[in-house]
Amino acid sequence: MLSERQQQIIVASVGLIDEKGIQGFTIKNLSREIGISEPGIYRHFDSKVMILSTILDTFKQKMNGYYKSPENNKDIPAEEQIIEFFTMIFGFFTANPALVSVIFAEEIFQNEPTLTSKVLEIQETNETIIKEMLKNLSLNSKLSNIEPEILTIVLFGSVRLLVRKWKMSNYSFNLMQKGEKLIDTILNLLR
Amino acid sequence: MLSERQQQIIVASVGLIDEKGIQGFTIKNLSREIGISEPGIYRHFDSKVMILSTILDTFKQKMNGYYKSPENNKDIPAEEQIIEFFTMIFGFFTANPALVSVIFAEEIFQNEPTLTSKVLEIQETNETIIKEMLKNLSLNSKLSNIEPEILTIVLFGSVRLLVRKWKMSNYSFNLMQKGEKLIDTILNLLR
Amino acid sequence: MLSERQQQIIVASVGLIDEKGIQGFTIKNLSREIGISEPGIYRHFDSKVMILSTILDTFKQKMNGYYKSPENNKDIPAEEQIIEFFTMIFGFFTANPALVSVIFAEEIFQNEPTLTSKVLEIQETNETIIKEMLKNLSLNSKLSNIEPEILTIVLFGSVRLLVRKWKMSNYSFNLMQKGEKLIDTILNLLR
Amino acid sequence: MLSERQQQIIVASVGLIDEKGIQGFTIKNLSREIGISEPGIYRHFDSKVMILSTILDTFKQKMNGYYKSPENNKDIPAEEQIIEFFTMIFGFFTANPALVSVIFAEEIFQNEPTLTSKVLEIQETNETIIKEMLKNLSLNSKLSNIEPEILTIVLFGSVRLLVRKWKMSNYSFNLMQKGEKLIDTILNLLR
DNA sequence: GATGAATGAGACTTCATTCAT
DNA sequence: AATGAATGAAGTCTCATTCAT
Repeated sequence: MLSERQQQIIVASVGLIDEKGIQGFTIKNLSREIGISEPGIYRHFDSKVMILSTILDTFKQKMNGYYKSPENNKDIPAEEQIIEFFTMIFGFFTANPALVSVIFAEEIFQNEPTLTSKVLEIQETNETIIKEMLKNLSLNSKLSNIEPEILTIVLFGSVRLLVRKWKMSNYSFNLMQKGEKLIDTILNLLR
Repeated sequence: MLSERQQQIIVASVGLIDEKGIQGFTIKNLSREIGISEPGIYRHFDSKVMILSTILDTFKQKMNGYYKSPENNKDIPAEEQIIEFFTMIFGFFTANPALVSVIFAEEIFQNEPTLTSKVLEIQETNETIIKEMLKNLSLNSKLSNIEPEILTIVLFGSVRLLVRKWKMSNYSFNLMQKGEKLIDTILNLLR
Repeated sequence: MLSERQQQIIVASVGLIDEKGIQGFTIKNLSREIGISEPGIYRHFDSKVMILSTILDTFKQKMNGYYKSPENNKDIPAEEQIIEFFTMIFGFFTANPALVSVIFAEEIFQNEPTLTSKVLEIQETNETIIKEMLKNLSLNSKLSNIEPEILTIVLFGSVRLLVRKWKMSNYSFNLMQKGEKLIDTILNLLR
Repeated sequence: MLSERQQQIIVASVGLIDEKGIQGFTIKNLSREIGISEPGIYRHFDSKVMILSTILDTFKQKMNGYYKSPENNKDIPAEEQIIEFFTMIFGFFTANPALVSVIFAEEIFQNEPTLTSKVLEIQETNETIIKEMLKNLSLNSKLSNIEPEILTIVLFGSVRLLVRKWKMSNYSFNLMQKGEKLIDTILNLLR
């Protein structure tokens, strides 16, 4: 469990990364943001890497909170499951816009194997979920020829790019709306 | 024109970014790589930013070298144009794998408006090219309902993700092949 | 308020400038003098410019401490006021010989508008004070023909040169004595 | 004798010091100004110090060119001699404004004993000349009580300050006129 | 829980100068 | 006479972290 201070540090860290990029995420900036001294940070986290690691954990946890476990969804048609899944994703980013920067800036984690593996794990979880759903999509003539792996890339790739554009445009459009349209379009092509 | 040393510096810089990320791209590392002193670098480039800027210019130039100007392609069907364009892209990255990191790590440039605008320019050029081609795609019933903007996101998004996966897997698969399959699949869906 | 360390840094900085000139006033020399590491300095001052700025402020403050506010002096004859003012100046430099270098080396501040304006401000304050006193000097036939501006230049110019000579001679004479004689001489000429 | 290139270097150096201060007087700036490479400078001067030294020599020489040797002036009354001497000085600076910065920025020379002594030599020469003239001033009751040394400080000090103000005001007034007025005023006081 | 003080390592960059050509 | 390339020393400053209090 995270203490209140720890949560505060996590939130401030994410905000900092979002606003100023990796290079702006320094202990000095962080302590300034929070209003405590630099050594004060180290009361609550052993190191900068631990903060990053915790951010990733928090992200994973939050994600889990946002989507119902697949087991409960067995009866729902695959297509609806997919829509629901991505609605969840778009909803999540709309609610936590600052996290976009963190999740997509994989560069941050490059030099820390601990972190790299955590990022990969999250991505793989998501991809597995989608791949499973895609398999369940009632197969028409087109789909039967297509590898689910490629389909996964199409789905995630376009979603990633859309979210990135959303952020780069300073959140100037409604991500949920445009996201729904994107998923609809792709599903439509698959029919 | 770049002198031999300048080219060497560019190549080493790109390699450094590819290998160790932005944070590893320091003048010290660079000079060590090249085998001259740190101030020696400054004989050939005014600043670190200038090195980055030159990398971007080189990238743009190389890209231009790889694809024929659109005017020559007027007679070719749009679908083939699209295939050719992305074949060029995949060919380019296959030939210059280290550049993947540079181009996708937009973060590097965050704080330098000069660089940011250069990156954006390159991206916009590419998107404009594709959007034009997509408009020319002989429209069937499906396509007529789809905004070219969304289609562009689908194309570029999945291409980006594929290339990224290729790099993260340590170039463990044939990008040209898998890329062709990806584009084929998408075009097939559009038919 | 300045902490003890800050005061120590200020004193050491002034001493460094006095001893080795601007070019000798480096963070490295300063930290060596004080006995802490270079980054240690930055705990106490944000930048080198801030150190210089603080020196100037301290100077101004000390000056203010040395001379009574003009309001209290209204009844005293102008001639005595002038003598008192310069006695204060000579006393100040005698007590703080190292500051001579700082105050006269306007060059130090050349590139920092913040500092330049502070120096100018100090000088103008002093000149205004003296100009006011000169106006109050009971006018004899000679004085009435003379512009106070020129008189100010004569007074300050000779004082500056005397102080500079005092420093360049390694403080080999008594500045207060010779200074008094100088002012006496000038006032005598004006009678 | 100075070669043409050497003269060019001297002129550019003085200009540089005048414009950007000591800190702006770098070999790089100098070579850029002249339009040759940095090592090119070293063909013509052994070191930066040698350039400075030559500037001082040139200054001395030019000064000598400007004023007739005192021997020729024996018959002229002292007062006129003094006026003539300072007219020469003001004329010299009006003709070579950039030299003001060099001559008054004694700081430049601080760390090079060779240079320090040259500056002192020039100053002493001038002061000796004036002191001699002052002695010859037909002594009235006032003057007889005044040490020529103090008088010298008054004269040179105010002249220096006037010239400095002239430079700092961006040469916004006529130095010859105001200078003449200054000297007149002082001489008048002495009568 | 928190902080003031400090630091080793390292960031980018400039400087006067040298050397081979 | 000139230059391209290079460098050791030094410049200011930032970073993550530690330690005594």
